[in-house]
Amino acid sequence: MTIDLAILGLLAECELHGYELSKRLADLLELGAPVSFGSVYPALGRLERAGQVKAVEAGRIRLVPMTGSLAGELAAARGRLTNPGGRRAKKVYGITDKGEQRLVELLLDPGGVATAAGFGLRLSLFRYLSPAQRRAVIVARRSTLTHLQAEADRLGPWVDRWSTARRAHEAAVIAEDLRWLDELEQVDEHPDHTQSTTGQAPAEPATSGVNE
Amino acid sequence: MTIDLAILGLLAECELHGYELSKRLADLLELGAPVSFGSVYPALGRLERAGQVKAVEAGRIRLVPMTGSLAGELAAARGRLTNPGGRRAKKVYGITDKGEQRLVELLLDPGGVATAAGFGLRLSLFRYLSPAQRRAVIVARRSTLTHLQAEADRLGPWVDRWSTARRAHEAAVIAEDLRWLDELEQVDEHPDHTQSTTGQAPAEPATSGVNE
DNA sequence: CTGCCGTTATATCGTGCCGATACAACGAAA
DNA sequence: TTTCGTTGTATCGGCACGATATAACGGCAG
Repeated sequence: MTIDLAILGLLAECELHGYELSKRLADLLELGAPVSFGSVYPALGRLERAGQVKAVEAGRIRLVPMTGSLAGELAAARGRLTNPGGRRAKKVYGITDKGEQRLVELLLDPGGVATAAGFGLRLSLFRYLSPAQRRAVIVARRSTLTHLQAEADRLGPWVDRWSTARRAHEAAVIAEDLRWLDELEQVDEHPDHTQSTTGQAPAEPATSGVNE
Repeated sequence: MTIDLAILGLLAECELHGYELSKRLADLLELGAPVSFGSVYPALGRLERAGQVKAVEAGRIRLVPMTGSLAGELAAARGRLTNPGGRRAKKVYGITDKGEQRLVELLLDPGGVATAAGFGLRLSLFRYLSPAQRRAVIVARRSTLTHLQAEADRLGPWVDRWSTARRAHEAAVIAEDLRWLDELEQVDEHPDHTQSTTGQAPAEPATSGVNE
């Protein structure tokens, strides 16, 4: 259901069609994980059937097919849905009231923060939550990490040097994530300095301002 | 195919049956991610058909069914495979020569280190690789992380404080992972101190760690 | 103008993962 | 002796994902 949340989050901002949606999903979801159309379109259909998104416009612009009526008729003969006398239907989706309700529901789902990607996605959509709800999400994530820490300690002695190194690194990452959560909570309480705190800047003057 | 690799890695050490296998898989794969039987048994069947694992023993111990012959016959009538006059077959699997070949193949697959979990799994199985092969895996992982870093920089300016915080943290984690890879390479070249280097021990009171 | 290519755009199919669940045997407590 | 918890094997439905087909469009080179 993580793709449902991402789609609803994007549509809550503005109306989009499937292709643009999948491009933005790749940025909103995990880095370096391209989103498959085989996930997006079925998800859109599912959400539409559930009444959480609706097709808002089927932009049929423009004139006769440029290849002449022949191609259009051929396509129609094959049972394809060419828009006769116009461009291929570009279905634009928008969110419904029920969809906005589901969005908040998914954002607050405690099981969603089990993974780093799940928490990151929710963090990117924090603007749709109240301060109290944001705090609840952070608390749930901290609970997950603490539980993970305990489980890591429970693990028996490890066979070789590399397994040991792996466990140690995992523990360090968890500890660092917990520290970061504390920072996030403070940022939310004192929204003064917008930039300097969370995560040290990876390099020189270019900082996290990306480029502009 | 990541579950194939984990199964082969466990069977390379000793022979196991499905249930014990799935318990150990949970420790070998990502923390806090229980392994579904719906993944393990189909995977075992697939690997067996491919000749990479083989059923090595079908321990049929003990006596008549405790509920009497009635239950046994009922089960047989339903097409169930109750071992008539004995305990339910406990299939013990072992790895084959072809399986060991596939194990190394999967360990060296460059696409496998795309995720942290994929690299962690391979790191835990480093003992099945030569030093040169281990270095190749580390190099592949570094390439992945560097590419990810570039992609993170490419990303446009972000809408709000939380998206910015998320990106900054992701960048910091990537940078830390790259530093860790350097450590791992040095550990492999100078296998002197087995413990002290990678990731601090969580017991020490100097909790700062990580950032230095 | 025409053919070709790259991009935008929607959709489907097969494979395989995963959570839930059923089936089954056994030990031990209640 | 009934009931529970653990060990143990297996299947089902839903769905995520990579590959692929179809289609329209813009641009550009010949």
